[in-house]
Amino acid sequence: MKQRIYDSRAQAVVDFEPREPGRVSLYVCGPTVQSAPHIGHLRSVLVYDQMRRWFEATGLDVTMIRNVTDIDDKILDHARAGQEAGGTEEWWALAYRVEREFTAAYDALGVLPPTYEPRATANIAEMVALIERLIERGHAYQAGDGSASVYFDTASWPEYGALTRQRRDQMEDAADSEPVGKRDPRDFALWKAHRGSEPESASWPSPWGRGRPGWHIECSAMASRYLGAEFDIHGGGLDLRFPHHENELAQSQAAGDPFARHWIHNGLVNTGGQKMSKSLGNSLFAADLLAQARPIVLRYFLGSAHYRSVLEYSETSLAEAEAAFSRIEGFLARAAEAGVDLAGAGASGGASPELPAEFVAAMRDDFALPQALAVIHQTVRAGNSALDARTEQDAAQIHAYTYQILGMLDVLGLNPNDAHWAAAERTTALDSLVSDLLEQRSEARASRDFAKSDEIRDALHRAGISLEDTPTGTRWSLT
RNA sequence: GGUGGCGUGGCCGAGAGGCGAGGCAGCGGCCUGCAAAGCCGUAUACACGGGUUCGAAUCCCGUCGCCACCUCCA
Repeated sequence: MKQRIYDSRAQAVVDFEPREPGRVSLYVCGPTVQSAPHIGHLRSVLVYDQMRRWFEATGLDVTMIRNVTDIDDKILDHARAGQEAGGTEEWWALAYRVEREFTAAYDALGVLPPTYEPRATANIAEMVALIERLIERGHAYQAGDGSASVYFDTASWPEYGALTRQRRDQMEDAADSEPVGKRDPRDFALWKAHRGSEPESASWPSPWGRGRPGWHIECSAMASRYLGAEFDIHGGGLDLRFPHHENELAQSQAAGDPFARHWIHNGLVNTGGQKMSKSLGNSLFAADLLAQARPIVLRYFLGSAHYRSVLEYSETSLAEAEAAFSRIEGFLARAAEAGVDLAGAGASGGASPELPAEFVAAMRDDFALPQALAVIHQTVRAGNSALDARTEQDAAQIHAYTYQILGMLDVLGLNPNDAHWAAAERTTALDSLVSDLLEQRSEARASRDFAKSDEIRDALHRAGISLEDTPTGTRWSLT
């Protein structure tokens, strides 16, 4: 069965064949580091992390580039606002500080670092070279007002609009803040002339004069620098389709590069049926979410809807995800007590187990995570049944189910036994205290002093520890 | 005006012509000192109106509602 992906340029699910057998080149639009990461950034980064992990699990060698946009209007605006409020932070310091916040949030969620994470400001020369090519080919021009600005000439490129199937003559005119020197309102900036109001440090020399890159040119320049003139997949949020990706495609192809063979766009996150956005004041920041839920649960939640669907966030979302994920963890705990060595399977422990066919089929079918998760839950139920039965022949089954589950969780980056998540939730000090109390309770139960045993259980419950009595003893967990 | 998407049981969320994915919550049962966990069972679900078909949540037509993008956005 071939890998199938939804190509949003073709608007269809297509067979995915890597350009080079055995290798996948993937470019993903990373964040503009202008303010704190929110749930939408997390979802987006996770979508591509899971695709990348899946490709690797199927034996492909993935080169994944995710850029950091560290120079743009908003970064300069935010830095200026901070300075007007009495601060001293420069735009580049702000960009770097925010970039680190993104990295911290990604790390917390177990997102693997991409192969490389280039910054726009480190690729100015490549952008200038690309703009020069566009001017030579007659698809870009220096501003008519004599400034250093350079624009892409949309009228010169008949295929403009190909990605989003829009006709140039039916597009709304850009309400451009500074239409200075443009031949057409739909033309977009490749190079922005330095303005006196902006810091000198936010400008670079170019054949047309000092300035800074337009928003779209960086991705074209970085994608070709690291992945070549043609590569397999370009990904990003649905809100980037137009204008950002349309413009990338236009400028790269107009410059003579075939560019991305497939385009993937992930869905956005809604709250209360509404798009989350800063202007609506309903932003869900990564830091707040990470404080509210265990990172692995947040990761589970963000993967619980198909990557192209809208993901609805509500007050109860994280609690539900916690309940659902705990079910999986509960099985693993039971399996471990039944003698299965959890460290012996999966990425953390050598030989990868055979993944259930339904799971593989789901992943091959455009990364159908919800169905893949359903397979995990079905396997958990089968495993629990086998544990309840506890017959001789079930032992091998329990083993097999457990390793399948661990294998699937590993592929999705959700294996709670992975070293990444092994944060000391249960410290030895706590372990020792609880063990003593459990022993007292066990003695009370043996002498049928249920008042006392319930008192201990209630006290632990109030402290956020829940108990489960099993034939082999009492298990406890933090709730 | 243009482009794209969505409407599934109390909630989240898959599916895309024929056995009701999965999870959360609920109800009944088993187990348990009682619980918890687990297991088993449990739902007249597919916005509305027509049509095509032996058969439609799924295809077609129409209607209603919601959302996104159209040069700041993951």
